[in-house]
This record gives sequence, C-alpha cells and structure tokens, in this order.
Amino acid sequence: MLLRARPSEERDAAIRRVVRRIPRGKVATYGQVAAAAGYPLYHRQVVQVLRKAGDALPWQRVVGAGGAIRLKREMALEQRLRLEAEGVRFRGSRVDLAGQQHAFRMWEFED
DNA sequence: ATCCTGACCCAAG
DNA sequence: GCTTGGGCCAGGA
Repeated sequence: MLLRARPSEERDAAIRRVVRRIPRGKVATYGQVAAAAGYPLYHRQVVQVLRKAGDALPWQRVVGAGGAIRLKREMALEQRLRLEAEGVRFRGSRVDLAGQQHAFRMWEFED
C-alpha cells in the first residue's frame, strides 16, 4: 500500500476520491485525506489538488490539524460560512472536531 | 540542478 | 493560547 512511484495523476485522483467522500456537516484534515488516499506524507499535495479542482470538490470540508481554517483573508471567511451553513459548529476560530470529524473506513478506498 | 512557494504538521518554548 | 523551526512534498520559475 505504499505507492510513492505512481504517476501524479493517479495520486491526485485518489485524493479527489477521498475528499468527495467527506459527508455534509463533517470535516477531515489535510493529513487525514492524504493518509486515507494512501499517501501519508502528502498533506501538502492535497492543497494543490483542491486548488486545481476549485468548486468541483467540497473543499470547505478539508481543514488544518486541530480544526483550524488555513485559508487566508476572504477565502477563510468563505470556508467558515460554507461549513456553518452545513451545520458544522465552531469553537473559537476552529472547527469543533469532536464528533464532526469524518472517520474514513480505509477498506473503501482499495482499488 | 537550484530556489521559492504553499489552504501542511508537530514538537518546543 | 501563539510563534518558531525543522521536516515534508510537488510544481513552477
């Protein structure tokens, strides 16, 4: 299950599949998405994928470790509004991860 | 090849 | 709580 030498397109596709599985009202961290996709150390690549995908993916459901919103300026507000609209609760400046963090079931991502 | 950047992460202080 | 430094990785200049 270590696929470091696979083409980037497959890696990105795996990441996209994972993001699409996060249900409304739930969130997952960049690190969790990367790990669930099969690439534990690729949390930074998740960012690139989300940027490129734009609104084709539910990008608002991916947050930083501890539930922090990592976007800047207007986009940070946009993400918060979208999440609150889905019913995600916040504790201060970050998402209240307890109970709102999506638990990936790994076996669903096997090819 | 090198340098820089980014919606990162985490252990320290 | 917040900031820092070091560790990660791919992509673009």
